[in-house]
Amino acid sequence: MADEKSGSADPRARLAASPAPVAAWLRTGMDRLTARERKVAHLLLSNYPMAGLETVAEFARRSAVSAPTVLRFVNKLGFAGYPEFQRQIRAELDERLQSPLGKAAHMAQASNGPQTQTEKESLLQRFGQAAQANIAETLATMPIVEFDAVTRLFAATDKTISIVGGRFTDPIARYIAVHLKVVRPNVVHLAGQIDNWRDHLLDMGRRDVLVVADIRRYQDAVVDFARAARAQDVTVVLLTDQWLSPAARHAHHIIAARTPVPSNWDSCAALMVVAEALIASATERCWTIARDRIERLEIMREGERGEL
Amino acid sequence: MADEKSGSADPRARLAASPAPVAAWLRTGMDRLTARERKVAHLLLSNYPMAGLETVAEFARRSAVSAPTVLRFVNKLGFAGYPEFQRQIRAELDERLQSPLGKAAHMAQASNGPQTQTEKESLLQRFGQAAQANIAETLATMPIVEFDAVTRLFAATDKTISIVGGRFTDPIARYIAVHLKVVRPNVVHLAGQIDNWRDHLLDMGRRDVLVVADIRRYQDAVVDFARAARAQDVTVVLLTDQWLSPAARHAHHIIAARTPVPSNWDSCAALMVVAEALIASATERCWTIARDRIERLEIMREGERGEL
DNA sequence: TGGTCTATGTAATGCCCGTTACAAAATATT
DNA sequence: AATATTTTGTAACGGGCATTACATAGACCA
Repeated sequence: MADEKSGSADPRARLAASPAPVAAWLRTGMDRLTARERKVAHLLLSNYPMAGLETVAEFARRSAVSAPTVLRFVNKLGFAGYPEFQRQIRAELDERLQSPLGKAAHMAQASNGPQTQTEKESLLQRFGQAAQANIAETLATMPIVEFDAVTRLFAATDKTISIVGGRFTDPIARYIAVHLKVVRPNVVHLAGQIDNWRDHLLDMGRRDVLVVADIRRYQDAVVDFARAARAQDVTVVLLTDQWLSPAARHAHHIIAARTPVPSNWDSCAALMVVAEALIASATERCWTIARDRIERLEIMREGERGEL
Repeated sequence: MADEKSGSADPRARLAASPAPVAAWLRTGMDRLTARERKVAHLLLSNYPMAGLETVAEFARRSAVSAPTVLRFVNKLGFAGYPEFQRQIRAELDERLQSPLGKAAHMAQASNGPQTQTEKESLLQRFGQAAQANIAETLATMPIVEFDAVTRLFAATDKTISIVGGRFTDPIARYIAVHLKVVRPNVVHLAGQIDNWRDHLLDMGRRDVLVVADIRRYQDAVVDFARAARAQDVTVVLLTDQWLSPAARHAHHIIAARTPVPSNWDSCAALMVVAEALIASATERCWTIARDRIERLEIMREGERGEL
């Protein structure tokens, strides 16, 4: 079951086939190198892979070797040139940095066999750890000014806020909308048919705000809508993943959250946390209005209870 | 600007003191950037720090910006030139690679920037930490048998799964539904008018499953619906908060997640993570069916693209 | 010891990269 | 609406980089 998953059928299958071919090659094929080339290899291994990111000259100097020797070295590794070698190094580094937790988890997932209870448990645990790491990183890299700016927009009760999402992100949009609707007036969640969105666009203008949630696979309809709104001078806020939706082109403010988890799906948990933080922050900011509204809602609720 | 290099304002000397000054600067000083420079900053943050290791041309292309804009960006960061900027990036990366585990902590450390804006920032940070703690506790106290049982139900393609939520939890219900609909057939999300739910209840029976999401303030309508379903021998799964919805009385399986955060609102993040883990687990369990469906969806998507 | 072959550095070359000056566009200001 | 200011892209430039041709040093075999 698990091995089928790694088949080419998986649309989200990545190039996980090559984990660290340079280091692997070095460990196995070092006997094919000459003496000086081995010096280069050793330096590269001793502080892998940083040394490979420097210039040829620097790399050569640190190896106490001439530049051409380094070039010959990378040629023997199978690269056409130094830039190509560096691209490979960067790719490996990137993969390694993407998500140390999720990555390791993803590898462990490859283990075959029937699912035992411990595996189930570890799936849950690994999933949770990946989610936590996503949240930590998302918040750590969140530009405060962006968060602050979006908070202000959320709390701008004189503007109309429209919120829209894609197939998997519509729930996030909905979640924000249902909360903001309590806190402040003029909140609209655009749901259902895309044509409905267009209709609503007619009433949006310079003073209004559009919040767009869009993660992989980005939907053309959502991106197009963001562009159309931007064309009408609407302030566009984008909630997206770390790869940034194409809608970023049309957004005034971008909130990016990390999504990778050991699953075929992406995780919206970090995005959710940011959304909640924005809601909380906005609620604080316009608390006098929010409190009044909440109180009135409370009274209405009590009234209904009584009638029943 | 180049003359600063020889003076005491040498960026290297100043920046070498703190661990991840580039990310730190970006988070605090992004308002000093122009629009296009912000695009560059976002790209850099979204895949930090790999983007900074590429050439200016590549970096610019990926940011959809011209090369000079990237140069002006790194200048504003306090670097005399792009090579110097890259040296700093490499230094940070190197330091980060020394301690493989300290990544998240390292990033978080970068948040200890200037004392300005600390209040807003701390809200975000505190919120994130609370959310992480919620997730950790939720998963730690999650009964594996419950998780496993619900996974089996999610993967039982012969049963019909109906999913419903309250005011604030409907997005969660929706999120689960939209994913499960991809993975397997016979998934129904009950939305809108409560009367519609009742109508659907007519078709539910012993072999079917109802997933109910309900957190504080628990809604009578939701609880009542759970009771009604239970009365018809429907298998009832409850997703709720740590206080347990009254619907717990009528549930066969209870998944409880922690919600408290420093806010007027409760957080659904932990619930979201559990939901995602359930989806992931169920997807694995009925992968042969799921893969087939995903492939067919893919083909249909391609087809639509082609027609356009 | 001489000859040959491989290994390595030196030095020259050409290209690409970072850089900058300037013009055009966008934005703010009056 | 017109001007001043900022922002941004275009195009040209210079330097440094990777690359290569070639010479020299060293190793191996007779």
